[in-house]
Amino acid sequence: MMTSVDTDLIRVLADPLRLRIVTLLARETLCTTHLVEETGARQTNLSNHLRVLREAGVVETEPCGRYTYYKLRPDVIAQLAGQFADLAEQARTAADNKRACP
Amino acid sequence: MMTSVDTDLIRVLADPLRLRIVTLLARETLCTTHLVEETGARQTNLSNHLRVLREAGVVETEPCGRYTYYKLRPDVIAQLAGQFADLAEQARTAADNKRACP
DNA sequence: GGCTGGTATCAGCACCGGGTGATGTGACAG
DNA sequence: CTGTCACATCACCCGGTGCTGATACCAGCC
Repeated sequence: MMTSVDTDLIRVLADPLRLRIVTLLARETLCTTHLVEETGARQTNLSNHLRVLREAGVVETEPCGRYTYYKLRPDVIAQLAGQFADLAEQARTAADNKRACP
Repeated sequence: MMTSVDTDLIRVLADPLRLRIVTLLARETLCTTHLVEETGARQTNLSNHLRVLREAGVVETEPCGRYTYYKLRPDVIAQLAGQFADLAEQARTAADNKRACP
């Protein structure tokens, strides 16, 4: 079992605004305008964060006329959840392992 | 269902060295000296990161003479895993929700 | 007691990354 | 074709944060 958590993916999600975006996109597919309304952030700011999320593979884009819809990819989040679950399970199993003092 | 992921906890885990520490502590309980050997980082640096992990409740300390053992708290990681799993599940359920263009 | 080794804290620095404004592009409406 | 709107990109500033060296603290050993 690998149990190595993807650092880059966590760093992408570690930003409050990006996590907010992800949480919103978990409920429904939205375009940038909606996200501006929901978050109150500037369009430029959101566009930058959305690019980070896109390049990390967390979201998918779907152009619709002059709008761009953003949709969360559940499998990416599920994979991350699995990595953390594995880590927790491993920690539970090895709870009593203690390396001796040098 | 809440499904709100704890941003502060993720930010704590978003650092490569801290995640490395957590991964190592998932296998066995270690003291700072061991972590210095394993990671190659300076003692000061590690001590700073360990403080962050401690204050975030991710690890517990157990003094043993002049050594300090660090132990991962599996429940914290498991809780995070659950939050992400919920988020993924929610995204799967609401996969076809799409708000109309304004 | 003094000394040594393990650990924590402090102050400083350098760098990364998030926020913003200006600007570019592309698509619809008129 | 021209204006407008949605969105992306670029250049820049600035604050947070990780890394480091110096130092303090504390426990065991001589």
